[in-house]
Amino acid sequence: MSEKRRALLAAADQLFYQEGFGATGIDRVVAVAEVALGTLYHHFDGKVDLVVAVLGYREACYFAQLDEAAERKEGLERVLSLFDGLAAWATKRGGNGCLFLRAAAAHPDEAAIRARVLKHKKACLRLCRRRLQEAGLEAAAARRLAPSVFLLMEGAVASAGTLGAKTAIRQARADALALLERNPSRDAGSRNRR
Amino acid sequence: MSEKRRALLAAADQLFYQEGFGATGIDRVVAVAEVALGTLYHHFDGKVDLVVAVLGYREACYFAQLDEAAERKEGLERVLSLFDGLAAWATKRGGNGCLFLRAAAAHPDEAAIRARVLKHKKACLRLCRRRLQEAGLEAAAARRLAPSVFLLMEGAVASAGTLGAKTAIRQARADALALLERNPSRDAGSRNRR
DNA sequence: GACTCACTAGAACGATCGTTCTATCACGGA
DNA sequence: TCCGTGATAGAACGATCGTTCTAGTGAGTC
Repeated sequence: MSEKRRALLAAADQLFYQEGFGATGIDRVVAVAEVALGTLYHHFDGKVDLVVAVLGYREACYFAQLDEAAERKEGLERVLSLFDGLAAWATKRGGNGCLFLRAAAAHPDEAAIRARVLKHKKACLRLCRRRLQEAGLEAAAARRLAPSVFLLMEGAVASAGTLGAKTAIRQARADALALLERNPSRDAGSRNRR
Repeated sequence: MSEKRRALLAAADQLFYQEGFGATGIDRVVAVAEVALGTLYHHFDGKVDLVVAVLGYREACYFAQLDEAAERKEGLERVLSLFDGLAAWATKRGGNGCLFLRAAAAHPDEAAIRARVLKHKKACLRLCRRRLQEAGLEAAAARRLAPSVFLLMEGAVASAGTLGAKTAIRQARADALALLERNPSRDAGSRNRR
């Protein structure tokens, strides 16, 4: 990818998240990226195209963080690492809600943006299911429990502004553990491996 | 309250929620409310003042819905009624995320809006704690469990767009019940009353 | 009858914003 | 050498938006 393109994505990601989609104009993006206005329109069709591209850029960074947190984890810890990765993410790029939900809320009639947001959320849900399977749960149990884990992650992000990011994520992690321990087919993989 | 003022609040509430804060202009609000532009500036200082007033208006409607759902409920059902009220709310005025969080995200540098949003969320957290106490839990236990219930409600609203509003709220309610049943001092009030 | 108050219609303002356009420059490959 | 490409600065455009202002209507009150 072009160096300028990456600078534009990083600047737009930061500005959109910290100042909102409506409040950050194209000129501020190019100013922070230290790039000419024409260069932006060379790489992107317009603002909504830039927004969609930023969402893809952010999704890649986010999932990389979650993958890193899952390394060398086994059993239920592999599921709970989702919250550890989320905590690491929140300290660096988070703490102000979910950029995807905010993008969809700021552009309610842009089908491209709404579709991209839904795609991301479905990917998050699939990741929860995959982690549950990697923890040793059967496919059926993983499919049943994934929405609970996903909902707790969404709740942690949404309530970070009220409870504090660290507290909210710690709470969500503890609740996830409690729900998983209550599950009859719990922790089977981890116990077999030890 | 003036009839025109209420019409403005209702129109702004609907437009802000369905089309976003940035996308709905003052002129669209007065058009939907069927009110003159000058009347809006007679009742409100400007757009941000209107936003703050809309948040207050919506909070009153929301809490009324939650109170109605709690009528004639006892024990843990009194806590779980929060999710029943949320479900009723979602079918009428919800399904598109939390208007308060969206307002804070759309106006990151407006202190009045951010303060109003935080005040609302604290009130939601207090309501969770009150319901837990009304269910018979001790003050300490209620204070400990309130963040979990609050986080599940926030998660249900945030994930409504992905899981579907009804499914998300049903899931959150079931998870809340599981967490409450796990609590050692659980359901004491309800059992004593029966 | 004079006065106040809520309300109306509409024009007008400054400002911002997304987008387009022009002109120019550096550079690598045909 | 020529040409396409990515990049630059900056002006200019139409459009939208929040806000203010003017002039006027009608109902209720002292």
